[in-house]
Amino acid sequence: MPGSAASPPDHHDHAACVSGAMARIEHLCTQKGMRLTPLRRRVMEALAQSHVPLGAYELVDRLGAAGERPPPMSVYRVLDFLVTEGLAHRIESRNAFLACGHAHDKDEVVVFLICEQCGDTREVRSHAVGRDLSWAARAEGFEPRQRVLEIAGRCARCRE
Amino acid sequence: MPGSAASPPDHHDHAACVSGAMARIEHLCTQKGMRLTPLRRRVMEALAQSHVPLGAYELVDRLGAAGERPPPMSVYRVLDFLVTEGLAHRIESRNAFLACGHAHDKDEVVVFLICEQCGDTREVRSHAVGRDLSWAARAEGFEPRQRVLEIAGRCARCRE
DNA sequence: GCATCTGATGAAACAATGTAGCAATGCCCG
DNA sequence: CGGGCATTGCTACATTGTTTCATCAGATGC
Repeated sequence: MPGSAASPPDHHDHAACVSGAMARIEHLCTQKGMRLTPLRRRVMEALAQSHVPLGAYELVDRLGAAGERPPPMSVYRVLDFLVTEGLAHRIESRNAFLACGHAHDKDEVVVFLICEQCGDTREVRSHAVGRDLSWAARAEGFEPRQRVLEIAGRCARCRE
Repeated sequence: MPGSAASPPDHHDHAACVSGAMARIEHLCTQKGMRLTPLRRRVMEALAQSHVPLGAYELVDRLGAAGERPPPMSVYRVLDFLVTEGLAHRIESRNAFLACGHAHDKDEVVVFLICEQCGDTREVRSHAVGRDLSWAARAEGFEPRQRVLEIAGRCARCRE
């Protein structure tokens, strides 16, 4: 399933995304007394440079191309760390990961819009969706914990 | 990731689910001139017996235990067929499949409620969620095509 | 009936994704 | 400086999914 992204979107300044993401991870590590190791830094940078979700092995390859190639296991561990700390998201329908540039409220509901043409993936917050989902779940006596909300389609730019 | 289902829910008459599912697939195959082969029948039955999403290889094992063990590739092909025809759903967050007992409207939005304790997975329809999701997507200029809406949590029975 | 054509299955190798277990390393802290 | 702990490296493995080609069964036309 690789290479579904025909044209990675390089239309804006990724440097801003990367520096923002690095500022966030540095701040969070300082604040919570966690270690911002070289590998964590490299993975976070690589993720933040892409608005297309990256698979674990794709990350291994990219890091390998730019320096020493880390073992897959280490990358998975870093990804677990990033996801746990809210610095990245797992995109289930792609088996891939996406950097998250902004903090989320605890029970905030986020929807991912995944372009099937260019791969570009955006987060969208929606109070309305969150409310409706909670309502639908509660109507079934279901206690929601984690939400996977991913919509595949065509992004604005790919529609011209 | 296997065995997350602690206690498969066997609280109601699966025979009804199975016979309903088989009636649906028979009707659909007749209507569209498709072939309801033995393997398709076996996979559909195995799926319909479970309200816990089953992985492809788990299906292979189950079919193997009950008769001749089909090659994984064949099971994947049947699963593709079932999903394409709307007789089953793929649960992305589990890499597994769930029988679908009822027809869906073309643009109907379905949410899956997946119990993390017993694995039981239910479909819930919600017009409100569909409307809000469409609105959120359109606000981004995004044209939605396929939705993956999966909520993990605890089902009513597991909450006592 | 018989050739043929098409869709479905069988089989084996492979690719991609994810984990387990243990050793080694580096960092903090007393 | 030494012990404890988090992190990483490494190897092997488990799971999930695909590619490719051969075979088989059912329909179709003659």
